[in-house]
Amino acid sequence: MTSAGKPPRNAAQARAQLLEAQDRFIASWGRMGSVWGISRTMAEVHALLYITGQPMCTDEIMERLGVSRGNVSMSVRSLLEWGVIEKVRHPGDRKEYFQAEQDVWSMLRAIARERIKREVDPLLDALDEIGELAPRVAGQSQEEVDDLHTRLDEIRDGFGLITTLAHKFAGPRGAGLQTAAKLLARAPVGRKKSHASGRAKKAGDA
Amino acid sequence: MTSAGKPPRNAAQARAQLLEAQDRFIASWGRMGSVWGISRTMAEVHALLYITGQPMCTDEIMERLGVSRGNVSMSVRSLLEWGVIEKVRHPGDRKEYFQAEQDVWSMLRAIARERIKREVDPLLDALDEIGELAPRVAGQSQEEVDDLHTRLDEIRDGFGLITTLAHKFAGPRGAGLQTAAKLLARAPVGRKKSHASGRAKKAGDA
DNA sequence: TTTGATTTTCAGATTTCATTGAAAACCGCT
DNA sequence: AGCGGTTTTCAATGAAATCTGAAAATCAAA
Repeated sequence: MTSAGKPPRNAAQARAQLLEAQDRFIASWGRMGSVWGISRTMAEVHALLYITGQPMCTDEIMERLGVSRGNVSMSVRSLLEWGVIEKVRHPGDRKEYFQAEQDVWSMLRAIARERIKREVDPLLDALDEIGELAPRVAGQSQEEVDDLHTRLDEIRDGFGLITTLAHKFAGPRGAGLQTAAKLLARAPVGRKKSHASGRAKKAGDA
Repeated sequence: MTSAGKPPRNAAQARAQLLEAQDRFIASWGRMGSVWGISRTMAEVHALLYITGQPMCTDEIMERLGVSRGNVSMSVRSLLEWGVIEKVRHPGDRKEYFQAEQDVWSMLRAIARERIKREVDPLLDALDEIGELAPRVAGQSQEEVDDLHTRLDEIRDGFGLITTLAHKFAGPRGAGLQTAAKLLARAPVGRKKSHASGRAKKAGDA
């Protein structure tokens, strides 16, 4: 709230405002990253590349974010693996430049995809293993073992369904989150109640 | 794969298998918790209460998980706030017992709800603020400022749509994730690939 | 109200995770 | 091949989150 809202008097001021707005976006996205179990720097690098839209090299990123070379290198590698940024080469320049995926939905799909891979898939694998650990024994009265299996199955079904859907809509060749969102927004749901005001304005009102 | 698959010879063995299976579930759920930015213990307490289905008191939880009293107290409080466990009182017993929500979908809804609250809502608030920080100036040629706003708006629209849907389907009175999942599963998507029945290994081939 | 079992709190200890920085590896160019 | 400039790696460091344990607060029962 320092110099907010005021129209810029000159080019220098306008530039300062732009940079501050960018920095704030970077900070917010970085904070999100922490909550997500993504390193803050990795999220910040992504935010920087996304919000400026420009290809940047390692040194520019280091300078702008004030982090070490090694940290940038590792963050950039992860982002490449996630598929949310790509390398760009300038002819006659040995540096590597990086540019963010500019389509938001494609970016969100990539993020969702990666999170499912890291969070859900390992759990499902574990559930399969665990199920085999305490076998149901026919005819024997083992209420507790039956309960265990019931609960394991329910969890697995739940997450299994979620994963299937995720792959269907968020996979690399999936129909797209946007499609899914539109389908759902149109879907018939009993109540219609607008969600608790919370924020001023929002574009999401389907 | 230590002693897996073998049918138990006697009651004691069966019990040991049951406990080991439970422990493994608890460990898996706990690991998930870390990835989610939830404390491992909190996730473990929840897993324990869910998988056993039984109301347990602080001392039982401490003993089973091998964690401190304070830690259990704090974890239990968070779980109560999340609405995934509830207090149970036994008449003539001063201890408090805790029991997990047994309906998986209701549980998943609660988790989704809480995560959106912690992860998405703050970002949307920040985006609104940032937008006001570098005002568009009519008539002036400020390509970069325009770009900034375009990108901010796109992100906000994306997350806004997701949030709206989340509230609609995962909210306390929402239609339910299960409903959403069913709608989507049925939805017409160009390619169609039956989701592997038993989920043999991985579903990673969207 | 008193009692004692039970829960909560929180400063400090511990553990976990992110980051640095410098050495090593790499790579395009001549 | 040899020479920088550039990137990658990783042990050491630093920062942050988590956990403990014991003191303080709470509360049902007598």
